[in-house]
Amino acid sequence: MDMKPVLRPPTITDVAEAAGVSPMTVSRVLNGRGGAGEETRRRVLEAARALSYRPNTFAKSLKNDRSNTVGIVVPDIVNPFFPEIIRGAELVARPAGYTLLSCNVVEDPEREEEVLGMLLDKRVDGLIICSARLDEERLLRAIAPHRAVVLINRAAAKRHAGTIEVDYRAGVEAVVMQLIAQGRTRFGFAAGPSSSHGGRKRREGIEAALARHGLSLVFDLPCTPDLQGGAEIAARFLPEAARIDAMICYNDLIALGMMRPLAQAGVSVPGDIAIVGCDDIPASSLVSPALTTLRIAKQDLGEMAMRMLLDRIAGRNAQQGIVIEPDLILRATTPALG
Amino acid sequence: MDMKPVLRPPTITDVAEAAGVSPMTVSRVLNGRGGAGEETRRRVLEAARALSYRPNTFAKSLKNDRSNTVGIVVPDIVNPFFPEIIRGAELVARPAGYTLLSCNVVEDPEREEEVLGMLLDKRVDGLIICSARLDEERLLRAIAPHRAVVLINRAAAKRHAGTIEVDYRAGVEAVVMQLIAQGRTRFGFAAGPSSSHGGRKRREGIEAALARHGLSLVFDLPCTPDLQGGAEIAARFLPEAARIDAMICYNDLIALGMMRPLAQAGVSVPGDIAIVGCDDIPASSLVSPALTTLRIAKQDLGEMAMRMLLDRIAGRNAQQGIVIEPDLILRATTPALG
DNA sequence: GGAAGGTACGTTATCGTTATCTCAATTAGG
DNA sequence: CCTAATTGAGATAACGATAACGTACCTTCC
Repeated sequence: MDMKPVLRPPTITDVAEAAGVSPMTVSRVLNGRGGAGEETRRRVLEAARALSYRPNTFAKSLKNDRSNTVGIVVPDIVNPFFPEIIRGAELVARPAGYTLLSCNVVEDPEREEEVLGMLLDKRVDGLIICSARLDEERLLRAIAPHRAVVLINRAAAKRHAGTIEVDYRAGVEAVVMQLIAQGRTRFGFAAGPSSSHGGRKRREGIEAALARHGLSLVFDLPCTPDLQGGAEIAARFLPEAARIDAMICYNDLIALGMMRPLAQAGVSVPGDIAIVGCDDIPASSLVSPALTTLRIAKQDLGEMAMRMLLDRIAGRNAQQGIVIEPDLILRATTPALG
Repeated sequence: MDMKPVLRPPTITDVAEAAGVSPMTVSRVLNGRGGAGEETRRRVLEAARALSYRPNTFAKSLKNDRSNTVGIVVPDIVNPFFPEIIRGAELVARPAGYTLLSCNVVEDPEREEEVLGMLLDKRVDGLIICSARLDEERLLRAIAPHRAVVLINRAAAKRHAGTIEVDYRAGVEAVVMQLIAQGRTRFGFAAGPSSSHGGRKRREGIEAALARHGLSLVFDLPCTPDLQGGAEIAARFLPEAARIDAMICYNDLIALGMMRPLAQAGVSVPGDIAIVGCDDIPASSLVSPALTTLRIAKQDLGEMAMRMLLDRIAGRNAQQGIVIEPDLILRATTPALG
């Protein structure tokens, strides 16, 4: 039988006793504060090692009111767009000594509010919110008590948070111009969740670009930002599919989700309808026809956001707002007509 | 100017003063312990609300040695297999009052060890480890100090943890039998990371099934479990591609990653080589030809694991080990030979 | 009427760590 | 050799919440 009854983990006092010094001395040694003799230092280190001592983070955090934890809130962790952002953020956070607490709110504003409260309880030192779904007022109230906040794709409230925004407006304008140059004139928009700020930006860009050519949107349909949502949109506009020759989608998942239903209904992509997505998730280059999309440097985005957050935690509010440009990746769903 | 200098958050003492009672009474009221007069109760609740009081979790956790946090460790959050498991786990954890701390270790054993230590520091009440990459001894040492552990796809150490295992062995045996029935005889195996326990199970199943027909593996190549890994494998065996007529892959990402290189080299799938993946990630049904795969109920898996963990935290070690069966999903990459 | 029990609260001590102060021992300078 | 500076290390007191214990005061019933 193994003699390890999983007792109480050792405390700083246990280490102190083992080393024959006071707890305070152990604290000094372990935190490299100096003021400890060489011999004492060695004894303390040895005792700590022997007992596998690990400082109690609760006690530490209680004392100095810092958790060394930061949060990141995403609408849906299953959407491939977000894990890459999380990874980027984590890549920066960990070397800086921070633990990343990632929370997904399954596209639900109530849940988002709840999660922000939970992060407050956990006393995170700061947090990143991706694509907040809360309305302006509730968002402001929810972030107010937090010590440092960075918003991704939610430029509002610059006074209370750092912001990083993808310039969707410019991105979709490029998309529309490209499609028009290819002879497309009748546009649909699969708009994603109506609570999305990024969705509104995309609509603005599309409408502005279309207006310059005297055109306007034929369809403007909201949907959930996933494969399912794309399939539902397809089902809804299929009866009138002939009215459009181009479909711009809120994200790649929606675009991919509509491709099979269209094919099954005999609508050819890109023959009858060109399709453009957004995000450039890995699947988009694997399907046939491969999906034209706006690429966003997701991991970079996460890294930038985390760097900005750490700056803010440290009290350096240098960069208040950053805008990043998406890249138009032309693939098979948008060939020149011919 | 808004008058909110983000002071120190209110403590239980502040609430007590505001309500004209002692901190202990506030504690009793807020925790529904009873032993408080109706009028007093109302005053306390009102004061707490007015101050937006939120109990300090550090103090609470320090006192009762519980964090109400559980961890989940995955090899790579960008691999679509894992976010669904995380979502399942979270779905069960949150209603039970637990916060889920998800950590990804980017396929690195060192990092895995480090993360398990970090979770120990955070005093998680328990944790789920998905597809541990650590060897037996280090894994045991790393989980020993934890209060409750559930291992996914790592049956070892049943004495020290609950386990949930996908029966890959049976799954791939079904795959091999199906392929042999379709006339395939020369098999390759894209084996994934050599540190993966699930990978070894898959190999065992394949070899057992092949042996029953007097066959054996032509290729057995390790690779990273992502699209990149699949592309690399393809590059490696392409010169000798004619030696096989079926390729079984550790996961769908690897399978998808090799499809384009094969097509570009003029190797037809499934004409020349049938391909089978594992996991059934969403992309697998979207590509052409659609990928035959072993479907795993990922979200269910996460939910089961979390239920098992919560049981163990509560001291109920009912289910010690669960085995779940994958489903063979036949698609276009494995048609009957004609 | 007084012992027994109940209710509503307050006091004290504690969880593990560390900032601050204190004191003792050592060393340096004159 | 004695004072002043320097260094090593302990004692104390928080941080915020709460378990355990105390203490009033009020019922209730023989």
